[in-house]
Amino acid sequence: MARTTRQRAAVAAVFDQLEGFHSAQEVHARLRSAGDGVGLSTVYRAVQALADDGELDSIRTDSGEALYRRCSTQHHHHLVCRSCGRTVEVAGPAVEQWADRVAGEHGFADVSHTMEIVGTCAGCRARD
Amino acid sequence: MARTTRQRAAVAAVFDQLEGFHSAQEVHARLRSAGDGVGLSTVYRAVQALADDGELDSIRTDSGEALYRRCSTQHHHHLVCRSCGRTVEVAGPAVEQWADRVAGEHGFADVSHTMEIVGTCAGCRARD
DNA sequence: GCGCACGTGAGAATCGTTGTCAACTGAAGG
DNA sequence: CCTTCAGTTGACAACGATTCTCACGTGCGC
Repeated sequence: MARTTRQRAAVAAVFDQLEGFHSAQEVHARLRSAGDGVGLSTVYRAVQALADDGELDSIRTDSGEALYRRCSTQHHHHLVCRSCGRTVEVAGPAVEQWADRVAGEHGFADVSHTMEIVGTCAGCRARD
Repeated sequence: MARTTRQRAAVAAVFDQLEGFHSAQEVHARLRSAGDGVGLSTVYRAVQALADDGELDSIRTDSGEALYRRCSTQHHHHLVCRSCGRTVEVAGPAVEQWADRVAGEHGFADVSHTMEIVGTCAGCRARD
């Protein structure tokens, strides 16, 4: 299992070239316009396989779309505008420590966490 | 606008009775089995209207489903065991403040946030 | 090379959600 | 009370992201 095929290599390559989060649809379109014909189903499978192997990190946008990124980059959280969807990546060492400590106090180990901050950005407030 | 109808009251009532996060589909099913006939579209609209008014908070599950909860009750987070599902509610003033501060620094207002901490609880670790 | 289990891809199916539109109904004003 | 009408409803269609299906293709160990 985990055979190395042209298609999987192509999907993995996209995430090597691109920073940040990208949807399966976007990867598919990108490969298609680059001349590499890779089926949509295959892109989804490849992306999920990579995520299972811990090579990609995934989040969900407000509209329910799944986004993936190469997950080597250090941990951070997302600050999302509820109106325009603009997203800012924020790092929070304090939060990481707090989560670990609180979990430890309750006897939990191998702790990970997710956090999302939602608000209205300056631009959208001005616009109303 | 914002007329008070039987349907909207029914949807709001569900969140008064129930703790935690619930999906629109779940609310719809619950109302239906309770004898209150409310259309699915209406549930979606009511839930979104309530979220817009700041009465409900929303997050997305891993599978892309939208969940809502009454956001008046005092804020807390969940510490979940990835093995047995045991859940502990934890309060974290430090995190609230951090989230507000970081959001403010980026020009965001009306900030809310969700956080979930996942780990393996003492019992499950001992069991393996 | 051979075989075959795993991988592929086009299209159908699914699922949550949103749009459509004719019928309905609060509530403001006679 | 009764009218009026804009906001609301709900059955159903449409939608977009994702997953499933299945006949065909292809790494890779022999």
